[in-house]
Amino acid sequence: MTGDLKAAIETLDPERPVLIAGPTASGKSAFALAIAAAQGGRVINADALQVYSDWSILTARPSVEDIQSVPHALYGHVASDAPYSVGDWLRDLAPHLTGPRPIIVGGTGLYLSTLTEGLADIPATSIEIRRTADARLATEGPAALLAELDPITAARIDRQNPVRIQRAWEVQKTTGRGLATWQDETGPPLLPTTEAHTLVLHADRDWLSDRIAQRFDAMLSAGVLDEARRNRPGWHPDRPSAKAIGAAELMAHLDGAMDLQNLHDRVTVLTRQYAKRQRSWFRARMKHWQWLSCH
RNA sequence: GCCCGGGUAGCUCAGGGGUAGAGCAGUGGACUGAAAAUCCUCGUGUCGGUGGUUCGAUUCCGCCCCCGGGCA
Repeated sequence: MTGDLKAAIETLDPERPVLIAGPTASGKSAFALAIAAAQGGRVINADALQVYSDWSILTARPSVEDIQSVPHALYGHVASDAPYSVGDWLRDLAPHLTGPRPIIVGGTGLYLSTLTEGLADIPATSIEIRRTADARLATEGPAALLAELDPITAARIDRQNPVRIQRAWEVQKTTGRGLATWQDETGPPLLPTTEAHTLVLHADRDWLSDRIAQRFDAMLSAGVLDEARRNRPGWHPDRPSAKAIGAAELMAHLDGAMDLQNLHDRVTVLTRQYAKRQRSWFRARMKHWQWLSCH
């Protein structure tokens, strides 16, 4: 860990919650662990894929030793085929805000932003409505669903993004009110930034690329291929946990459809692209957080 | 040594007498319940080198260099 990061730990109030954002492979987990070891607290996961039980190595979850040395929460606690969303995460997280000092760490910008900015209290949409939307999207295309949205919502969302349209449509069908209306009534956040240390790890692009490649090598040594073999029975790309970067590629490799070199290249490319999206989110939404160089 | 192909963007390649274009990679961005998801934007590079033909060559011709394959 860099001097920058070590020095930052000493400036933290041990009573205050800590939020840590940062691109994948930037060393967030180790940083969170160091804070907890030095000052106490419980490390809480803010990563959308590390919540699932099946991909531990692939999603770079903290090791068993780490979890034994310091309290951790919300890692691998969700079944691989269970739907999970930001709302679920906030509900799972809430009880931990009153326990030992939380050190919330993860790369999912949406999760951290809703924690500090709030999330509209929209009733859950059903699996049936999702299926209906999927079917209509496939047969009629996004324009058909878009046409059924209220004008305010339609103007607010990205109309070129089918997933955005589908979400708005599902909310409208389920609740009878427009998504925009719900969003306008968003309540206060669970944890405003003024009540926490908000930290963003910042990495040089090329440095991070190297780290990403090295980390995948480390995953191979740690046995991701075995992990993939264990997950192969019942594997399906539509499973929520199947979105872990590299999962589909590992399965292709086990099927003999992708050699090891290709697997490595493909997974590191996908991971770099993900890191870029994360940077975009952090730059836009976390510009007032404290930025720390992690190398 | 000879005969065929090739040498064009970081990579794979298309094109063709009026200084060039796709995919991938990369970049910047959006994103309030799928978010490791999803979506949008951005393409100048000695067209291998060098002579020649031409008003004009990356494109045609000669020579040279390099990479494949074949024959010796």
